[in-house]
Amino acid sequence: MKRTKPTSTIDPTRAEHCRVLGAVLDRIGDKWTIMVVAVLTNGPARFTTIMREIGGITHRMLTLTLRGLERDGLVKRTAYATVPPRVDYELTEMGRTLITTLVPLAQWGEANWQAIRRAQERHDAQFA
Amino acid sequence: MKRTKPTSTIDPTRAEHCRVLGAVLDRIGDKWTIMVVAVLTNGPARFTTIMREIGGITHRMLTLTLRGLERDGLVKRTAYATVPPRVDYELTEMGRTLITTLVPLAQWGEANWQAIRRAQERHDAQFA
DNA sequence: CGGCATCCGTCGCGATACTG
DNA sequence: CAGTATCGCGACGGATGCCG
Repeated sequence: MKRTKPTSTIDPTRAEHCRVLGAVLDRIGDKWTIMVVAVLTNGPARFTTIMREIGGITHRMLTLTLRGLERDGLVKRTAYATVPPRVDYELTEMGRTLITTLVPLAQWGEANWQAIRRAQERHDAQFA
Repeated sequence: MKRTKPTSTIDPTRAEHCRVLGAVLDRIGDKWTIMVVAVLTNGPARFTTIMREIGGITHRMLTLTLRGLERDGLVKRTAYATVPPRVDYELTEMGRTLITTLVPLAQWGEANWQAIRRAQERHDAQFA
């Protein structure tokens, strides 16, 4: 077997997976998106309700986050022409499937965050 | 049943899940971490090798990313006192378990990115 | 080869104020 | 109640250079 260039050992399939995964994380890895999705998991909710439930998010960021989710087809926005205005947000089918894929990651977090904590302390202790 | 404050309908368990998930995403949601982990999935690798395989990452960012992963106990660093220096990086057991939890998310991405694309175009078209 | 320090541009996000 | 506009800061990350 001839091996002229043994530099790259990543198989293309894995590389492709990785690129898509990176794109997804880029999209949902921001500060608020998953919080909003989490709240909407409980069912449709109004703007102010979401804001209260999350706690700490600003008016502006909730607007932007919801716009992004709506644009990607993960959230459906329904505005009622009443006074005062009323707008409902709810997850689309695609939005709901997204959360299920995050469950393993959340479980991993719960299972490992203490170990990570300890690893950090051990590491930091070396350069005290 | 008395409901004095019907504001929050999130059950605490889910809220807890969400907080941890947010922390995890905060940690691995940066620009390079998962790329590095992906490369190391193929086995131990040297600094320069990782850099070549990822492509586009700067010297500095690879250093910082590896430091972070090492600190969290996700990557093990092994330095050999040779000239020139040689340093091997490899995933720890915890690091390997992490990737498996990301598989569903990657699959979701591959299954849905076209739908997301279309949703975006539809959305953008409304405000042409 | 691998690591660290410095400089600097970009941009995410918060604060605030105004509209329908 | 919901959305938009403007300003400003701070963190992130790229470029570069020096060191063991």
